[in-house]
Amino acid sequence: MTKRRYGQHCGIARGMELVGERWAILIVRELLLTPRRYTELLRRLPGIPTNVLATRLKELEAEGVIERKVTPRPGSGVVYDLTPYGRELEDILLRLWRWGISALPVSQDSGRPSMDPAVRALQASFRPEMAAEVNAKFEIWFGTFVMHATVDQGRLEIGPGASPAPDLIIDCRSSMTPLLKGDVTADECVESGRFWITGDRELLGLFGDLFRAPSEAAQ
Amino acid sequence: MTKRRYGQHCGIARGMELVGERWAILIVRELLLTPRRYTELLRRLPGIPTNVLATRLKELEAEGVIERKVTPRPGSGVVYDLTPYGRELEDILLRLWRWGISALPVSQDSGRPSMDPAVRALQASFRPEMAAEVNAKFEIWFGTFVMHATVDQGRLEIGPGASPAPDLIIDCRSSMTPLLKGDVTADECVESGRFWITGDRELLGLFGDLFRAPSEAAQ
DNA sequence: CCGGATCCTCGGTGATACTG
DNA sequence: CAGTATCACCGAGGATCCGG
Repeated sequence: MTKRRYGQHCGIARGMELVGERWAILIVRELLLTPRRYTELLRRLPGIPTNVLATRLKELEAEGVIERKVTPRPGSGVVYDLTPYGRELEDILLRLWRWGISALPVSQDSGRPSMDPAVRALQASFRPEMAAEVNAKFEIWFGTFVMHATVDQGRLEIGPGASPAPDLIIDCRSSMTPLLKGDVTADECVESGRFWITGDRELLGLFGDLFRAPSEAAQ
Repeated sequence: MTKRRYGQHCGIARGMELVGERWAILIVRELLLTPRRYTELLRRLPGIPTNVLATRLKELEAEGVIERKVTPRPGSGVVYDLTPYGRELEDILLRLWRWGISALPVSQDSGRPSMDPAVRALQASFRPEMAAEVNAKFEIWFGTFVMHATVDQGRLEIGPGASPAPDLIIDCRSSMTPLLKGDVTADECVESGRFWITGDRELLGLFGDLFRAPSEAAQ
């Protein structure tokens, strides 16, 4: 099994040897939030052939990026998780997310977003430099999904599930992507019916400032 | 020419569609420092087939990552350069460099480093958080190559060529990689003969602090 | 059901030769 | 110098099968 190499003594080339093969980064992406089982990965990566998934998992494990764990729990399952080294990719992936979203076609917003892309989207769009001294609790609804985003002294805590005492609830009747891309303002989202909000409306502008992928890319 | 897609409405997947194909990121890497001609890229990317280079260049151009420019200068050349959008990848590539270098085998240091990897290496290893209030001019020699790194009020200016009035000159008799990886200290590099230095030796420790890829990766 | 392995086809990659 | 043309090969894609 001679892996494809670039033969350059360079960190970038080496990095791409580790996670540059097709589907590899998306597998890492899937493991960013939580460990996953083989069939979960298959389901969450529509289009990946089973043999490619199996091959990538073995390669990533051999390279020390992910770990295969056999859970002793009832039902004896196998889960894949990131190693500490693999988890260091998180920051890179968030930046890649920001970069790539600029080149995303304006979707027809039809595909209702599942939870994880939404969590990642907000996480990647968070701008810490806008959050100094900020304290606010947001709750975001996507149809039947609920997630929370709490900013506490400039730190972001984000994940699925409701917020205990949200200052502002944003009910996304449509995708949040245009807001994150900077194509529209948060106020416009409310005015156009894209968002329905409950709570402290004053925080709406803050939300738009806190979560925004860089727009200089649009040029 | 149907490009390979992932079919996910996700910035990471989209980003990998743009620059995830084989050799694409290394082409971007080559353009990070300066525009390059076709044959320069061929020479600087040993092993890339000419048709693959041609294909990637066309794809990257179509995607808005790079630009093909016909220079009106004598000799009528074609050069490829990053677009502003493509240049936004710089930060991501530097982080990937940091991440990938941890998985680099301890090379036999034989291949004399060309200039650009060295510039990139230092650039990627720079830790701004260590540079507050720092003013220092370094000059680094690699055999016949010379580069400079000037830290001015925490800002780094780095590139090929000598420094006008260096505070410290580091003559690398061997690779700088072990230092950047944190395997050795700057002092040890001098003691072992890996570096020869001229100038203010007091700045040596500072240099080691300023330029160091994160070591928690090693574990 | 889970966690893959196997088989087959197709197209991208790698290597080389060639051209305006 | 800046690519095209040609071709062998192997990895991706897609489906199916299999042991626990």
